Amino acid sequence: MRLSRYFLPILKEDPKEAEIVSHRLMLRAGMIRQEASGIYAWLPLGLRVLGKVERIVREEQDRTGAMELLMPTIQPADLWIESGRYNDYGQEMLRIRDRHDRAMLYGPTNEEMVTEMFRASVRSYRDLPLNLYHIQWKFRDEVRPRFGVMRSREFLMKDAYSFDVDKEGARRSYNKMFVAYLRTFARMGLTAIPMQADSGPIGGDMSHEFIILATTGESEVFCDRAVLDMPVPGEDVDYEGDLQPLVDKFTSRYASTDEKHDPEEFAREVSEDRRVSARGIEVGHIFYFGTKYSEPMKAVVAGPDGMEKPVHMGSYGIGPTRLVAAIIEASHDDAGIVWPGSVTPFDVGLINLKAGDETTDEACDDIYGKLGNAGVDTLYDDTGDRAGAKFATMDLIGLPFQIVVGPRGLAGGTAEIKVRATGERETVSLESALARAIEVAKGATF
RNA sequence: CGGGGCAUGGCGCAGUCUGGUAGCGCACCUGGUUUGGGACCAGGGGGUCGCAGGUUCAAAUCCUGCUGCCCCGACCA
Repeated sequence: MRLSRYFLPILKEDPKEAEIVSHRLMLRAGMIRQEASGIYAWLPLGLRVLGKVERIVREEQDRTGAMELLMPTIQPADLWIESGRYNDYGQEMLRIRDRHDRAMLYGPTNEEMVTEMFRASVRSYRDLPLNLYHIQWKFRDEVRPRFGVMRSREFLMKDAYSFDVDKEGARRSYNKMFVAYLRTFARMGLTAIPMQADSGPIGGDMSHEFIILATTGESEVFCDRAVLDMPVPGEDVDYEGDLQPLVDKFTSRYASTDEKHDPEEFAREVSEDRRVSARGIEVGHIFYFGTKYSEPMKAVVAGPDGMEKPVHMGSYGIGPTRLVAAIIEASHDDAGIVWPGSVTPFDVGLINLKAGDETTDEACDDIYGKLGNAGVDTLYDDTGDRAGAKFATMDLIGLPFQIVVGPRGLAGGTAEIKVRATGERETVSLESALARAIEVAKGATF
């Protein structure tokens, strides 16, 4: 993409409404634009990142055997009346009426709808286990939206729903999601800590929030330093095998949000040098809720004995829009965003230091073309801006690898390459600049 | 929903106390000089001052009502 043709409304100054760093940087880098309180438009640069986050989430869900579908944003109220949540959900649910005065709502979540779909088609335990998910926009009319897309009213959510014949089956489904979540966040360069969360009326140990540590986090969290260093399973993980030991390993160490925090247990179980108390951002939440919906909504399957029983369900959420902000919170510096390779909007930034100069243009166009042929997503700064502005822009939008081409280097057949994360710069031949860029771009896919 | 604050061109702000017909920086357009870390000169375009009433010869400025947005709290992917 040529920067001269790209829609990239960069802001030089900090917008006054943005308090936290991710919100500030997303606005400044031209990723999002606020349209109303808690409602954002995703601009081309932001959408690229969101798309990559979504792709990683999707790949890791698919790996577990979960199946993607797409449910609508607008739902009939009937389903919610049936489950009993139409009244319970309160002001957070955006209620609307269609032209026939039928009660509808903009979905804040999809338990009811997916349960309805399930009961309409599944009759036998033989069809289980089943896990259906979608990645869809949700609307929750938050009391106080804040922090940009971190706590917005309209947000993208991956929500998966598992159906099993009994609690043991549900645990296996739960464990799959647990492991998939570890991998999903790790691929985005995040260290997410599964923390025991409030599991509501069902009780038990099957509810975890996945938290990443950040000073701007909304909740206070406590954990054993050891969980931060636990290796995340590789892509060879066997989802059909027994995942319990792996899950146990992660959950054996103390890790809790402030709601469930027990200071005495924390002090007893974790030696002082390993105690971490920090702030965290919730990027995912998984839980088992048994027959809470299947019972009132009569989602039942026949068991081997021919008797019908309500299915055991779980639901598993990840907020891709929030994740984009969380990644920035975890990875930025004074100059701007530092994208992990796996979610960067462009793999490579190519800077033409003297756009309009025949020789320089020719050399840059050549590199740009070759990068394109190699499948490397490149943002080519072919504008007439001054060098300082170009560098500032490239650093702000955080592209991991940059190639800087100017007449001075070209005279000796060289260009400068820069690694955004470390700030390392090196003067190399044009050929090796190209080779390095391709290498870096290929390596980005975990 | 309680408490605090803001609303003036795309962005950041001054002007409001003390009414006199709107200004600065950045951005944008034209021409020129520049070009290796956010250039300079000259010229130019763009704002019914959030909305609605009121006071006044005259309102961005004073009065009343409303709306939007931000921050702090209780709730949440």
